[in-house]
Amino acid sequence: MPDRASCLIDKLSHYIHLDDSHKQHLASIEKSERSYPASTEIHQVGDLTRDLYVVKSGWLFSYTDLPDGRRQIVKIHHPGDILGFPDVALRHSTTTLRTVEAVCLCPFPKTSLDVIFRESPRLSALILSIALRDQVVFIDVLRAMGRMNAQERIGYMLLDLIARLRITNSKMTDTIRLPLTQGQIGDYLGLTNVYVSRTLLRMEEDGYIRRDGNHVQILREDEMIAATDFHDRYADMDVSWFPEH
Amino acid sequence: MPDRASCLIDKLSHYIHLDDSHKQHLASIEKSERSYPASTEIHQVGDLTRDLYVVKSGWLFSYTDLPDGRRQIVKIHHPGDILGFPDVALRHSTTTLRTVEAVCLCPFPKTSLDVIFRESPRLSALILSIALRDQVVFIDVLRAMGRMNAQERIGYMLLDLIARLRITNSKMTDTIRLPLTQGQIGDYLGLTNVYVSRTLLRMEEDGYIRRDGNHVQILREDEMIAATDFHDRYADMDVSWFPEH
DNA sequence: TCGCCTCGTCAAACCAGGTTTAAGCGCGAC
DNA sequence: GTCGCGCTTAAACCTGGTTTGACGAGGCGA
Repeated sequence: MPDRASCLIDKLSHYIHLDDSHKQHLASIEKSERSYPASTEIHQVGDLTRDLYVVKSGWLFSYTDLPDGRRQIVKIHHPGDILGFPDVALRHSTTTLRTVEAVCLCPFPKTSLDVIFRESPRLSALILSIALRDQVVFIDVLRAMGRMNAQERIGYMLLDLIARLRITNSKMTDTIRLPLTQGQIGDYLGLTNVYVSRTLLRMEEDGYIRRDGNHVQILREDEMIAATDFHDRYADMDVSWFPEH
Repeated sequence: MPDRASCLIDKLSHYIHLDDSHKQHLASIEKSERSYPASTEIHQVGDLTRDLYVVKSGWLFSYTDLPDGRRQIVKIHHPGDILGFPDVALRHSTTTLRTVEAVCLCPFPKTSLDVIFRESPRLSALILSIALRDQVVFIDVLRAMGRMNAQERIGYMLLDLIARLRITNSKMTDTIRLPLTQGQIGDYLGLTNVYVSRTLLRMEEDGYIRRDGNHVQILREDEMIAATDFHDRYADMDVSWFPEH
């Protein structure tokens, strides 16, 4: 069975070796892929969520609004990410999912987790580990929001993005394409569009970054890592305790 | 086998029915309980974590510091909570764990998750669900930190605490014991001790709360729920998709 | 092709929520 | 008794938010 048949296999085989029976299970639960245009909401807060998705291409984000319109972007999703996990436990979605640009998703039904849990302890452990690692990342973001100033937050965000993009794209260097508006960056970091603009200008003046349209180049990465006490949570996952099969 | 033999059984049987084989597994992995005095660090950032804990009594919290000393309290732990999950995926602890008051913990080794995953898909699914529900709670906190002002954050924190205490203690009314200093509340909510003091006074003047030593009574709960768009994530967990055994 | 509209970015003036620092007070521990 | 800790209060300060408006680029219809 060829690996490229399935987004899920692609994603999960990054972490552990999958034998043929694993691959058969995973391939069988995946529906056919779906495409969505830019700036589209795929599901809303409160929707009944039946499917999880693996991102095949494009950027998306999840957000929640307060009743008065204040918005918090909760997570930015890239190719390879699995979407919808936080809602598995809760029946109704707690966030709205929105595309940044045209995207392609591979859906699979939430109920098929049941199959995975029955058939493969090893895959189950991997799924738990991915969820727990995401939780650690949320804790890092929380610290940034609670205790960092605007420049540190933006630095942290850039470092996090580049670390994540390096997982799947090993030829990533120090330049990333950032297809978010400054308003969206602000909604992610708890700032306003105006202040994001001002801070980015300031960082460019001070030689931390260089910008060219959508693209941001990180010039003093080591310094930014030190200033934000950044830790790459994506590089090392502890798979040593996983069951055999 | 009596339920009270194990903290873990107590905790997990809140969510699903456990048959005798489940209980035997769980009871077998639990070590003997340990006590710690108030204001003690149980483990530090970077420690190798071999054990998870169930809290039997007392309050604790997990925190991380920035290099310059700014502190972020990440999570407040109560009796019934399982500690250490976020570190399962990562080998080294990402937070420091500190007692607020004298506590009693029931440790069990991280490696015994392996056994659970091999033996019981149903328990595995429950553990995943608990982890994912925690993730949703982190997202709620994130939104509070990113987009709420001081009074809303404190209101949110009180509502969250009371909702969590109501899980295990159904006779909870509208008054909670809050054994945290105002500095710790600030470290949790991204504020300073001074501003926490001022805001609590203000909330008392305005009739939102009443205070008496450690105890806080919530007077206008419905209003606070509306103002913070609070959702109780603890009351309803979706266990419908769990495997049979 | 022109002109119009929208959206994103940037600027400037003004404002406010939260911080910093410091001092006084009450209370429990030693 | 006094030492230390936590809470309160006050004053100066500042980071970051709000508002408004200008400018430029891209998309689109006439």
